[in-house]
Amino acid sequence: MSHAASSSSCMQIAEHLCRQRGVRLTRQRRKVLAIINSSEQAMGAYDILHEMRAAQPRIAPPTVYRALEFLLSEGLIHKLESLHAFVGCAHPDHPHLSQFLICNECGAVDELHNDSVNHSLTEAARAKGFLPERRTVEVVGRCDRCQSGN
Amino acid sequence: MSHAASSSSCMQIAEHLCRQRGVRLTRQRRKVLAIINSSEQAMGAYDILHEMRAAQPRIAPPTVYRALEFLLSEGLIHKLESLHAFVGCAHPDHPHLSQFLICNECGAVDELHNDSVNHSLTEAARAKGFLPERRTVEVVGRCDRCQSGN
DNA sequence: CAATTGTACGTTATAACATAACTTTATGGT
DNA sequence: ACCATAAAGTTATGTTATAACGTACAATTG
Repeated sequence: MSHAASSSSCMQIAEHLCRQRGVRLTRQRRKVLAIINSSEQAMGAYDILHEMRAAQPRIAPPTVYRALEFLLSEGLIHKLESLHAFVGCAHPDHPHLSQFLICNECGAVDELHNDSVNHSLTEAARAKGFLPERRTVEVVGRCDRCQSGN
Repeated sequence: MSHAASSSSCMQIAEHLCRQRGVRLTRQRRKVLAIINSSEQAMGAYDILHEMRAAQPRIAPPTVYRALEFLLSEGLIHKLESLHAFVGCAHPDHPHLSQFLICNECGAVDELHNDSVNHSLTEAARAKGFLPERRTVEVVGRCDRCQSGN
């Protein structure tokens, strides 16, 4: 895989954070996280389910969705609304507002943390008296590499 | 309904635009658009389907989804990814990049066109060599009125 | 006007995404 | 060991979306 952080170091960080926070990174949660982190691309819940079943054939959707819910709540993964899919978080150690660049050719997902985007969106909401709770900022298009004739 | 533009004027504008563009605003497309524009809140495809069936009981999902696809492609409606729902476009006469403020109490949707948000997001993508094609910028939270004890 | 072509719509079926509700098992605290 | 709670198993179903194929109808051309 070609992430900045390796899949195994992601897992170590996740283990550490969960211990710190007193929450349980159980077998199924760990497995779901490992599957997501092992992929360069975003994964759908049923893709994950399929991989889980390689080891445990009788796993059902609720098991996966419950694990995803946990991982989302701990900030270990993100959900991409425009793909109905999930990606590992690049900076799980602290909460943050993210933007995503999603390549519709190779499927690569780049997580950004752009202060200018965040600030202008915050201001736009504030100007309307709107109190933000959850943000979805996703740009689908063509990534650098896929434009250069790959 | 409490839109800035009335539902009927939305329809007139849509009729005009489609005539101008040489595309057909057929009965089913017109009906779907009217249903969406008649609602203050975003509507799911199956909500729309349900309303269609009041007049035509045997309408099926593909009819609704095809109409939605057409209306999206003509810029007459927008899709809210975080709700799996659709809203009328505030400015159907010209293409534009929108952001949405979505109240999770009253369901109201406010469509913004904030240059600063657009610009910073464009720049963030460009810095990564990313070529944007489609954007999703949605903020879910509490609207002005719902914060003031309504 | 008849033949042709393309667009829209009908229809059936199913894929894909997600959760409700209830039961059983595992874990941690006393 | 016991209990309380959290997690996972299990079954069923709800919700969103599309594939595939057939029919109707409008626009275009000869």
